[in-house]
Amino acid sequence: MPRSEEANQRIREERREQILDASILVFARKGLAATKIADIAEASNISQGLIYRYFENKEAIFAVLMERALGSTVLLAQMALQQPGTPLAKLRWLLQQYLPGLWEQPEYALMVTHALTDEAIPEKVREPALEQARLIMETIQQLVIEGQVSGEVAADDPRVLTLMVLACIEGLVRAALYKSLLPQIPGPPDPEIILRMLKA
Amino acid sequence: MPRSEEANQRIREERREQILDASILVFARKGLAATKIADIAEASNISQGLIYRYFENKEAIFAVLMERALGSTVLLAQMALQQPGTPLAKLRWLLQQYLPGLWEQPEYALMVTHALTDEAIPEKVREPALEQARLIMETIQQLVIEGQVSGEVAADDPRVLTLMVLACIEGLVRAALYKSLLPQIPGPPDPEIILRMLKA
Amino acid sequence: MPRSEEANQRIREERREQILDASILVFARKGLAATKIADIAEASNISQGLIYRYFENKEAIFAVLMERALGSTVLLAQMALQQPGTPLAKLRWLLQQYLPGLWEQPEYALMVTHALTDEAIPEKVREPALEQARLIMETIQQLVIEGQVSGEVAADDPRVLTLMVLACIEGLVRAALYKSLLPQIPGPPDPEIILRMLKA
Amino acid sequence: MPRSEEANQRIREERREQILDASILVFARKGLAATKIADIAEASNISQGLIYRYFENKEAIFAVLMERALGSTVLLAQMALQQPGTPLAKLRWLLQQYLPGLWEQPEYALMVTHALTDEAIPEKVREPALEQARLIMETIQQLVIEGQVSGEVAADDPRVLTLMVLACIEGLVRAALYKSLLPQIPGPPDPEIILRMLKA
DNA sequence: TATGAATGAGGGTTCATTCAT
DNA sequence: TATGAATGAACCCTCATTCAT
Repeated sequence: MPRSEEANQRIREERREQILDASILVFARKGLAATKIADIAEASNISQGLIYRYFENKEAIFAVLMERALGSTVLLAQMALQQPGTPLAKLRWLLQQYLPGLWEQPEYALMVTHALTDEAIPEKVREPALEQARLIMETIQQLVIEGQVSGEVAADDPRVLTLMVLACIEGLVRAALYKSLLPQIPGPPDPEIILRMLKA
Repeated sequence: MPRSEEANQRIREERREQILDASILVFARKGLAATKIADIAEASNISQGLIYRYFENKEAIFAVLMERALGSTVLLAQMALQQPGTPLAKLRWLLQQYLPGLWEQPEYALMVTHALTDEAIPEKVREPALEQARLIMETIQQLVIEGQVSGEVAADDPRVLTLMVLACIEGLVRAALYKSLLPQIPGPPDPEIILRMLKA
Repeated sequence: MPRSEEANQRIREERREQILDASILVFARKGLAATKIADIAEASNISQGLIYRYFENKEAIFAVLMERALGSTVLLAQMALQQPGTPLAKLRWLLQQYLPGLWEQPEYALMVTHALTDEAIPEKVREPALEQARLIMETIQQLVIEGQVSGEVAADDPRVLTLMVLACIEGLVRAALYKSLLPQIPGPPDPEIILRMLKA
Repeated sequence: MPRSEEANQRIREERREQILDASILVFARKGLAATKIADIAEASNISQGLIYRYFENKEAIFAVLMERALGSTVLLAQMALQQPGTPLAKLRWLLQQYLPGLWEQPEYALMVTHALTDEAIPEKVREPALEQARLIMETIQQLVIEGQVSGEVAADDPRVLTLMVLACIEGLVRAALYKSLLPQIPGPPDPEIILRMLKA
């Protein structure tokens, strides 16, 4: 007697997540090119062949993960602009939302940073990541400039300040990743420390 | 008529550099795994076969570049400790030495950051990079702690402050790499901005 | 409540035919190697797994179809020899029996011709097809020779004449198959036209 | 010291032919799908990998062979129309040109007939073959009709007569292929025998 | 009986590396 | 020294076949 349709549906859902969950770990640690389908299969306790019933190919898995990684971030940037308070307060809010997630699960963010610099990643997957980076940058730069107008933010070149904030975030992603390698690094950093760079 | 011994020697030296110079660009943009020997051959205007007269294999090229990348940095960290002035002044000196190079030729630094997280990179090449990262971290942390003792540096968890400085540097590497992608990013940032994070 | 034994039997019979009917179409159009079990499953509106309850494997389906294809032809050849009239009349009778079936359902014959030349087809399935081809050839050749003795048939090399008749038949199989591709091809050809080749 | 450019050129030329010559035999006997690259590699005494320096993939080899197969035939059909004499004489000329080649090297023609019926063959390769078949058919049909007008050719449905001639040719291709399997089949048949089908 | 999820062997293709010149 | 043809191991992916339900 065949399995019920819902049962199949559920199995399919499960397997898909199983593959994605395993993939993100492997991709984050090895990158797209060095990750073998065999690695993913092993990490997800699934045969190699089965992976192809759920995803067209390796890139497709990567692309889905990338989409997930990007989705929330863009939203967050938009919400930041609509927070109450001074520009710096908005920026603080953004970092408060963003950093803990980064710290706890840096894998997604790492994939994005990879995609930004790795030319071996297919254009189709890379382009949205670049687009998102640009958007975040513009959001932060806007807040920096507003902060300078209101006198909250130091009078350095706003592009440089923006760059430093971004650099800090990106750097954190990697730091988070080897938090297991390095000894006793505590929780995610207080956004305030980053904001000090901006203070007048 | 055979070439003179010195001429040969000089040619060998030239070729070797030619390969290394080309490789660093490709590795930085594609990563170790995605870089094909054919890519390197093309970028260095040399036949594939010849590369193997100068390097044992792809990893060996990567390893040499890694060594170069690490060499100067460790030295720099040691020198920083011997600079005159306050801990913060020493740190400033370190950043002043380090950032311009990063900005102008971020490729080497990028390789190092790659090596720190990319498990696909052979242990043999990776380990020294991790070692160096630890060393630099210790140097910075030492200066941070000394700065806190002298009251120059804010009283946050020194490990966090150290992490932030490192994160900033690492992030900059990537920013430097896509400075061509993003519009009109000016020169390397003033170290002072980074140091503000630390200021009491 | 279990189904009655006969009902089961009937279902099994039906399914088996369902599979065979679908397979012949697919095999004829794609050949053995390029035909996927998935193709057959889809064409017969049956799940892939179920096919294996009725046939051991893909080759087994092919073999059964081949058997069917061969069965009637051999019989027909034997009957031809026992027809009344001159050798040419016997040959005419054979073609009259054979051509309409070929024209209407060329798929079986096509499988046979495939099997004759396609070395990728398992020896076990191929051998009977070759055997049958030989038999038919002998039958025709016998009639040709008899016809030459009686003066009915032209005095060319009897092997060549035999070959031509066979070639004609084989070629017709293919023509029949793409009768849908080419415009307004009428019904099966009059055997008389073929026989003209033989006429003295 | 590197090989001279011409030497390389020659080697490349040779290898390419080596692969094509071997492929035609394998393809003709196994068909596209059942032919493994390993088969071709073995038949051409070349490593599997090398094949991909000369052809993009398996289909590409097949396509080149198909092109060769088609090229001469179309030309021949055009020339037939310009021959002197009656329609039947023109047809005789065509067969005289065509049959010996078919008989001696039936592999190319076999590929074409495969392509006509095998849906597993890529549209891109198949379409030209169908086109050519149509062209040849039109040529023959034209001559048949002209022959009927002049009274040379029997008054049967010209489409049927055309079909029979084509069938004969196609069937011969296959017969030629197993001329090694069947005993003592002599040389290519006299075109006159085929033409008898048409005679009034 | 029937389904379709799951497996794994095998085939196509790539690419690091070697070799003949 | 230098080239690029040649090899073969390894990887991606397909698909015949099995298995749990």
